Amino acid sequence: MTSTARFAEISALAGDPARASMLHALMDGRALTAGELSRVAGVTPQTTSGHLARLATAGLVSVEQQGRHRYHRLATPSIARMLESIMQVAADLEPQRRRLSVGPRDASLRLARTCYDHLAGTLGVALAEALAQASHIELGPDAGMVTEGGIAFLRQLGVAVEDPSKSRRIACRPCLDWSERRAHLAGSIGAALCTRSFEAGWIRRLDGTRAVAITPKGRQVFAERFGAVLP
Amino acid sequence: MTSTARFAEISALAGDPARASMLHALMDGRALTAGELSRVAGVTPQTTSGHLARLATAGLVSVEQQGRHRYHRLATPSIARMLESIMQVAADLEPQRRRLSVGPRDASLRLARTCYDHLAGTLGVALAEALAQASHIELGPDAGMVTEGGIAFLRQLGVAVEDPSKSRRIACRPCLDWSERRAHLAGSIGAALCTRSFEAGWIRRLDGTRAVAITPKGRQVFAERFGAVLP
DNA sequence: TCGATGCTACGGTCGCTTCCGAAGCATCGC
DNA sequence: GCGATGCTTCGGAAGCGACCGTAGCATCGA
Repeated sequence: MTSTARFAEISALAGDPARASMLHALMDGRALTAGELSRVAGVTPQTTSGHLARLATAGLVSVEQQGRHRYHRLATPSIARMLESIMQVAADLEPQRRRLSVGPRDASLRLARTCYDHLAGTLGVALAEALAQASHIELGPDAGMVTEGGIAFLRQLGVAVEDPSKSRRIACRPCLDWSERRAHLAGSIGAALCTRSFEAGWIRRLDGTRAVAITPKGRQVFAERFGAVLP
Repeated sequence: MTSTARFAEISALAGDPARASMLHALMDGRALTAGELSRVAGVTPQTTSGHLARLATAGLVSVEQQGRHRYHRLATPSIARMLESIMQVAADLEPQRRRLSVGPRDASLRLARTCYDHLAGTLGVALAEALAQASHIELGPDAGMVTEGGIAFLRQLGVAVEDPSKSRRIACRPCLDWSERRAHLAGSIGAALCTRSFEAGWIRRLDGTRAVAITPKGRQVFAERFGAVLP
């Protein structure tokens, strides 16, 4: 199979509304059952089954059986990145109409949520900007970098920053997704910060959605240690 | 229209083999006529016309009329980046079979070519590695950064590096496309280097393809000034 | 002015894929 | 063991989209 044909195949898999909904739901990095994906996509279980089989065969999602449930997740980080970049284009091309009206149902999603392996939403943006403000990271249009001081700072807070060799220091990148038009922190640093935030109880998952809640303790840490201004 | 629906729409546009071929051809950043794209895609002009109309309506390509020709190009850099990321996934998921056998027809393409606005192929990789070797840039898995010395070095060679404010210094990122599995230089620095290379006559376009030829002068500059080892 | 070229608009055919109902298989709880 | 739950397979219906032939419009060169 030629390179272009595989390209078209991948795109076509993401190009069906039902499958797009499923991939979208998997963007938070968790593993979801076929039934859950069936509900988010709004199609019957048997239709969902077919879609998931195609996604799995192509290698876009990986499946893990647990009892009578089958858990599906995005197979690789590069797939999450691809979905991100498509969402970026979709946002760019979106006519300006009603950029603001996102129902109250989505308020918690806008405040804080996971984006594959890192934090997004108002919280994600506020943290990225606070870190940049304090010169702990440097953010550019295409990439970002952790400074020496930033590494020390993050480690002090228990964030598992990898070995800060030259190449590893450059390990964050901006990531735009649908609700925010400003960069938040992805890459290995973003993932480590997200992991640490769950572990330390700064944030916690909300009832099986992408949204996360900021705990009182987290709010305090984010404000006092990071200097992040949250509404 | 909901966010997911637009996502699916964009993906579906890239998911047709004929349109995928056209987008693939446009990845070098040049503007191509409907007829050229028709030949690339292997469909009749009237079919091509329909596809291009859809791509233009969606905003993926922009059209410019010149006499009886209509020139099409990718509308925004973010679209090129999206196509890149899809190609990346396609490469990741590709079974290992025949990773090496790319016909002699493609030898010049593999040596050096444009990738939207920057250089790819063996040349692109060699330049990126030489710059990293000399500490002019620092490359990480997700991002890259130009050093102070790198800015001076590039400016001395006539590369139009933007104002090196904090945020602007972070302006290159690795980009993998189909033939090389190693990073080459994208982002504004990559684009500026590519522009300068054409301007200074280090490289020149080959008969209307993505491939570029390295001139004797270019070969000398790349070797002596950049320290890039070329076959 | 006239033919050639580049592109687009329209209409009809054909093939693919999405979808669901019905049925079947494994697993869990009792 | 027995019903309930979660998921898959099979089959058929319906709809959409890609494709080309024909025709038409604008532009270029002579």
